[in-house]
Amino acid sequence: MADVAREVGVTAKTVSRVLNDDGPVAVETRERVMEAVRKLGYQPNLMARNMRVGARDAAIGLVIPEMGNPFFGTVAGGVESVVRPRGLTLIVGSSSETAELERSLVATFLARRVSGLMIVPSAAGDHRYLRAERAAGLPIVFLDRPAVGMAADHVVSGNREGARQGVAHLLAHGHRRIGFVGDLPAVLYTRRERFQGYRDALEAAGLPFDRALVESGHDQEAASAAVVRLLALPDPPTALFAANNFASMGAVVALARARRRDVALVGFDDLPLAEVLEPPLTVVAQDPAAIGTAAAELVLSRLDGRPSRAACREQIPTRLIARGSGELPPSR
Amino acid sequence: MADVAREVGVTAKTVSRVLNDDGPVAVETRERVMEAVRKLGYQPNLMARNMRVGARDAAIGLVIPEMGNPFFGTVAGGVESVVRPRGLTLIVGSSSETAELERSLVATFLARRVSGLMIVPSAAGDHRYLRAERAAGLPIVFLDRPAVGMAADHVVSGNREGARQGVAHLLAHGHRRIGFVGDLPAVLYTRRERFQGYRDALEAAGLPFDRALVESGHDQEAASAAVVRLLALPDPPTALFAANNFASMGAVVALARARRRDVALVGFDDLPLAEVLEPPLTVVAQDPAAIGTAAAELVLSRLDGRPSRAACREQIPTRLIARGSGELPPSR
DNA sequence: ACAGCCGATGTCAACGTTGACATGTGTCAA
DNA sequence: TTGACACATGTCAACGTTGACATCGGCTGT
Repeated sequence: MADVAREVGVTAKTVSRVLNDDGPVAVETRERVMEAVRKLGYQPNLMARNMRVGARDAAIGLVIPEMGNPFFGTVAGGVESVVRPRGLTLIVGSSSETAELERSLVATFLARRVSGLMIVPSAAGDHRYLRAERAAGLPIVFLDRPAVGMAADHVVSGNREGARQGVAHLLAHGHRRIGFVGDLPAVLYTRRERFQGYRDALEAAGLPFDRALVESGHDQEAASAAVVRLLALPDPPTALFAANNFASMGAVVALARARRRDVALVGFDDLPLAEVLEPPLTVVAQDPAAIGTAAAELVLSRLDGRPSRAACREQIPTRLIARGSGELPPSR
Repeated sequence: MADVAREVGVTAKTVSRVLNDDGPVAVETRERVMEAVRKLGYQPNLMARNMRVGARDAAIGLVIPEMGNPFFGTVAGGVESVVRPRGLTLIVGSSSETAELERSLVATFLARRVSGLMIVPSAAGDHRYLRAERAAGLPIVFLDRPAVGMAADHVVSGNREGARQGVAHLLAHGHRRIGFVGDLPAVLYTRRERFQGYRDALEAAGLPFDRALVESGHDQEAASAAVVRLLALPDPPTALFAANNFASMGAVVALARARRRDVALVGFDDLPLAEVLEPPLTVVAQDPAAIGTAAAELVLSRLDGRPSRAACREQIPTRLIARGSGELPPSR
């Protein structure tokens, strides 16, 4: 900047004024500055600017479990689409679903003095350590799952209601024994909610809950094995509800391997090839981009000074997409 | 920092020394400083540090076309896994495959004084504007596609050889008329390379090239339509080579809709549910994570002062995964 | 006993930018 | 003619850190 100023024969401050459209500058001076900027290829140093101006970085920190997962990738895309037009940069890190990495990422972001924090919390974490930051006015929003140990803004899917609808869909097609295949029970929020939705649907239909019909597995293989166990029961289910996309894929694989075209299936979360499967997969689709945009807008509204101390929760509705696999009649 | 110093009764500089393990500090002082840091919840300001120390931000800027696309998401994950252990933060933006957004993202990153730039270039771009930065020593690496108008480091898949292998696989199973379904021809690098591989394979087998067997479409629907056109030819292909994952999905859908179980298919790029399809999809798999890690290591090596002016190119090999769809015999 | 050195800390300035305030020049109304 | 005011620009300090160099007391070796 000093170089540009020298070139034109003015002070750095004048250059600054030109570049920020701040204060009155003579038209001629402005033009000469602009030309010098071009000539010297000068680019203002955002770091220095951020430091001087706000002590806050014009950036939003986002923690997701995994970048390769299209669900979270799409969430991130939603966030970016809202945040960029506001001149904010997106800083991303993946936690591999571990509380430790998540915390270290958050520490890095805080050290950078980001303007907002968006976190897809990992299951095992405890977020009390963020209370001070939140109290200090830093916008913090949790995505896909709520924070643990702290009341904070969060945006989640309508997991319970979505699952209820999916299971109700199977019930409507005559099924009475419906298996549930989910992630490991432990503490995972989404699994808990969806399981509740499953029970809601059964209860609304006046059906008993049978613990034997509930199986779990953390990845596709484990989910496959879980499905095999369910089908081997003395009184096996005629339909399955898969509570996440790994479970869906596992179920699809297991059914295909066993050549069981007679078992109905509804999966939670849409899959790219769902419509090409045999039979096409009926799903309860989430809207990951909407989760991202809603959360980002929440951050921006906090940034714009919505003061409300109260934590707010936003639910993004799911959508049932009937394609065939959920419409099979019970086989017995 | 000043607060911490006051609390302990030392100078800011001493606090700085403790925090950076820099210079000798009495054990007792160190402990008192640490305690004050904890007590006051002090966190060093990375922006200020970066500015003072290097005038470079300890961050890497990454431009990808789309975050929701698992291919690029996985690439980003690979980058992060290499870059984070080195204490570098990842800043990401998506270009939606437009040169304009790409350029504006790059401008933002440059303004932040990132330590390195990684770009998946969009098709229409021209990267000459980056020559000055590169000459000034900023590590710049292009991913998945080379830069346009500038010699620069890049890491790409073995597109041509991979496509050749995929098509050779079909030839080995007796096919003589093999359709090619790719993205729009225009300028897209990967499409061009894969098309060359297709022709390489034909030529090696002594087969004539038939322009009528080449069709294009930019998304899944268009690719489906392209396949329909191919199958409606007077002398239709008995096998198809789909040059990217949209084309693969489109082909799968088209074949399923037409109930054509007799057409062999090899796709470029693996798909999550490939093995569940009927028949399971044979693919030429890329290794997106490896592209990301290789590119990141290239950036780091440049950062560590590998001076070489020469641009270097790295190819990540592909892998043929035979699953069934590519092993169907010709139907006539 | 004294030079020399090491360990512990302090002082000052600088990184690149902008906010607060000051200065100087010309214009216009009274 | 003069005071007021708008405009164009300059000066200085500060944001939070750390590099370069200075200071000071005590320990070592001869």
